[in-house]
Amino acid sequence: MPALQIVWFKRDLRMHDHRPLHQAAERGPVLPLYVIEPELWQQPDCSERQWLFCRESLVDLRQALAALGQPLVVRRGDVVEVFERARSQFELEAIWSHEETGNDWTFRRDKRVAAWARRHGIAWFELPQFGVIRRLQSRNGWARRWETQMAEPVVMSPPGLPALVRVDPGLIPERPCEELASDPCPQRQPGGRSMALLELGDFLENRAARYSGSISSPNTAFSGCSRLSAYLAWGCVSMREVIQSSRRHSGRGVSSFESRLHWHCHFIQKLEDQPAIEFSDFHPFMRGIRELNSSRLEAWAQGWTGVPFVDACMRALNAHGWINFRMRAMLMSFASYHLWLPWRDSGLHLARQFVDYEPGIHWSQCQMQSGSTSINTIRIYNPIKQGMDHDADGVFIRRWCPELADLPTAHIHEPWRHIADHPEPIVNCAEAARLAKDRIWAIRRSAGFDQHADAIQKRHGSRKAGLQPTVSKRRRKPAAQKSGVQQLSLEL
DNA sequence: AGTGCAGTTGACTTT
DNA sequence: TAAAGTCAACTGCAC
Repeated sequence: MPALQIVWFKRDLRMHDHRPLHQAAERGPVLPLYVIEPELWQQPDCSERQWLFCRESLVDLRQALAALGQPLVVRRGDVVEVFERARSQFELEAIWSHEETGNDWTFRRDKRVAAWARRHGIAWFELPQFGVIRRLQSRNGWARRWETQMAEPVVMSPPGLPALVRVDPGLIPERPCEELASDPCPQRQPGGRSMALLELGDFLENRAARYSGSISSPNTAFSGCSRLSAYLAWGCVSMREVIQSSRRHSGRGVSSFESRLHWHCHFIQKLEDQPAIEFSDFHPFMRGIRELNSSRLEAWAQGWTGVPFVDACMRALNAHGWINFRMRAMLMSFASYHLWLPWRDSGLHLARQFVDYEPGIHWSQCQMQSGSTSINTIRIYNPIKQGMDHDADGVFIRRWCPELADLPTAHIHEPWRHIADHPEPIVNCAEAARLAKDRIWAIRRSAGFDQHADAIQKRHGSRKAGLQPTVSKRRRKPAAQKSGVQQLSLEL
């Protein structure tokens, strides 16, 4: 038997448009492998809901590969030990996988894998997925390279895979390890490529036209958004496939959808370039300014802050494993500003709740919504105004906070102001927002802040807007003449 | 009908 | 992808 190619599946659970699989199959017989890593599933950003989605995707992938001749092989344990066992059984030529921009744990695990492969003279080919560029030297020209990547042809799954003799496919267990806490998520989306394709088709066919109008309010977002995030995060479909079918469709609404897919990669690139942002603020002056308060954190995480719209959003997220982008930003902003909690702690709760948890997007966003990147303007959401804007009639609040269901609409956003004895929220929103704003701006005004901010902009900022200086330094334009005829200049 | 004024709207700045 | 404050233009209304 010729030397074997291992295709190591991670968060790329598909065989269509899977370049590592495609190229490995051209070289020789393939062992398609997924390794369930108990230590990974015990990391604080992992949860059972993510595992269950992953598990459903594995079942789907195993079936698809079986139809080609060789079902997905699943093993549990340390990945290097699994590879080592394979090496004792077969002559291995290469390992094929996608580049992964994961958390610190997967980063260190990949280094161990690389060292092991080098030691044994086994090639490890890692091919890019998404538009993320490894060992990026400069952000200049990034958008163009992204476009090139996305325009490349989608590769088909291999026509067939020769079956391996003496290889037990292995069970796909109910749980990846004993330690993973139970985490009920009754409205979770089901995993797997078949589901992803249904969602994609339905979105482009029926929902894309109303996309941009429905993404802001949680009343419309659950059915109006693409809902592809979890399928992209677990690789049930490739970014390239989604972009290309969206362009083929090219109906109304598709362009604002596409721009979000572009931002997806933009944010992952930041973690790829600087893995430390998982733990540490971009701007050094922002480090350690907040304070962990576990009763506040718990109240926020369970949806019992006493601010109706915040609680409704959190409970909806906990039950669905998903909420729309704007409400994610509001939840993070509330934790970081009103509750003054360190984003790493609140961010870990959100990471576990998100079935679509994507480390690069997540940690970039946590920092951005906490004001710690320093290259974005401070956005302190007013959760009461957000509620009035996006849930004017209180429908969403009543659905998720049954204890408020009988309140009239006029009272639902701030019940404590209208009803005697109604409990106050855990913080006074107006006071807390003012205090947070004062604290943040005191830091931003301090000597030396801008130099750090400029360096961060150079390294991570989007070039699309054309290298804008930071807000604090932007020249104020004189007030423009508003209407009618321009006043004639009389300076002679 | 023109004037004065309170309240509203919108553009823009500041935090 | 924010919110609050400022200022000037505008609106409706009373006289």
